Amino acid sequence: MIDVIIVEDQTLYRDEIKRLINSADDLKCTGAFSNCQEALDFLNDGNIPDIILLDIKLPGLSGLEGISRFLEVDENLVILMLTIHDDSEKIYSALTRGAHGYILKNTEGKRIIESVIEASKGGLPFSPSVALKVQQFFIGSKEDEKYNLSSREMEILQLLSNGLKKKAIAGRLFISIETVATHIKNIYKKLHVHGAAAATAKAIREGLVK
Amino acid sequence: MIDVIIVEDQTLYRDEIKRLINSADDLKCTGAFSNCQEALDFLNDGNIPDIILLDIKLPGLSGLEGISRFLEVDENLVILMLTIHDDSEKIYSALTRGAHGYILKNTEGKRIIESVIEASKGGLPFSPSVALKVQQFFIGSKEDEKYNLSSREMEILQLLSNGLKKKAIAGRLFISIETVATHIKNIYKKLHVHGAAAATAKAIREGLVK
DNA sequence: CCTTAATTCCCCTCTTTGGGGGATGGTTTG
DNA sequence: CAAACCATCCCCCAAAGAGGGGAATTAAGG
Repeated sequence: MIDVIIVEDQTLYRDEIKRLINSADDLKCTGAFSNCQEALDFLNDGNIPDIILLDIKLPGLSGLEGISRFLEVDENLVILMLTIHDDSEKIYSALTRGAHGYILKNTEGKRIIESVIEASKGGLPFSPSVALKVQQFFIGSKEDEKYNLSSREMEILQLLSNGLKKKAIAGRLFISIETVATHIKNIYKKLHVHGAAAATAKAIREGLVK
Repeated sequence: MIDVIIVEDQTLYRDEIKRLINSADDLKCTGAFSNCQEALDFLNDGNIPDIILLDIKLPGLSGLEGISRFLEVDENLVILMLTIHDDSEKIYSALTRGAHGYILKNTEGKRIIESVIEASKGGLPFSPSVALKVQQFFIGSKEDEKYNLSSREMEILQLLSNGLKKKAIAGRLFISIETVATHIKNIYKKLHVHGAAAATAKAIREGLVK
């Protein structure tokens, strides 16, 4: 049984997809949300599905940004885009952020179910018109993730990753604890994390600090 | 100018050493404590000296345990043991924990000052009777740091190192947040850290988690 | 010159954490 | 069998954290 959650702002279509998912033998819809934040809260409470069906045009966080956030919660999540946008930029952004497939809303129900199963098995399902555009990307890609931290932020991230608390960092750098708090807030925003442990993990694993 | 702090429980001898340190041109005593905990608090408030003069027989945390704790605060600290104990076990323990020298209390003042300076420059000063015993250690050493975490604790440490908070961990493992809190408390004790960030850093850097 | 980015500091509030107890079963092991 | 360890859950409470706001200064760049 594959647990599926849906993030789609249009109520009618969301309910339709929910019914479709639950109508399949191997699929179960364990959550349906109208925006990414609600879905993120759901995940952060420990509810981890097998796959996320994700729209792009959403109130608040866009689906593209959502991909990054969801994968930060659990890097093993499978995210399948389900949207009407078939322009190259969005497809490119979704895939480089880690989506496991990209199907359009005009896809027939049977094929949507197949795609969900395919994606959850490690496949990479695309709608035909999307597949064409995907091929072009296989001629030159690359990225540079740096998060754009300032030098002071890097310095504080280093100390934070040594396990120092705000007070100790402030003492070490001869600045106010308020300033440290501000820097840390900005660091969390840039790294898209919520907490010193998460920032530390990301910083060390990605070599941002020694 | 080399900043020195002293951890020594005997008031008279502590004051004597303090005077001795301050009498030297290049040395300044920026703190003198009767036990390790007070010194640790001092360090954790951001006051990092260049060198720590440390006794072994102390109320509360022993000087040997203190070495580990001090180096956890700052791995670059230089710790020079100043004690009456010259038995091989204590010497061995001090050095394997990371002390940068081991001198006895019967050492004359001039030699103590020289040892402090020597240690702060990267040397490894020993009293003669200690030096003899040190040589024996150069025939076979090694250690296994495992912290002796239970499997459940390892599991929780892994999640903690992914940046999950207690609530999320509890949800993921289907146990109470209170239980998670207890495990985390025990993990911190075993790793000798105080906080999720510090535990995460230690766990990742030492390969306890993936 | 104006705008932006960086650094610094302060206020507020709510949630989370850390550390201290203690308690109950279950398992292992000497 | 007693002792030790483990995993589970509970209470309390002070401290710290996270996230929101605003604001001043300085440096850098278009």
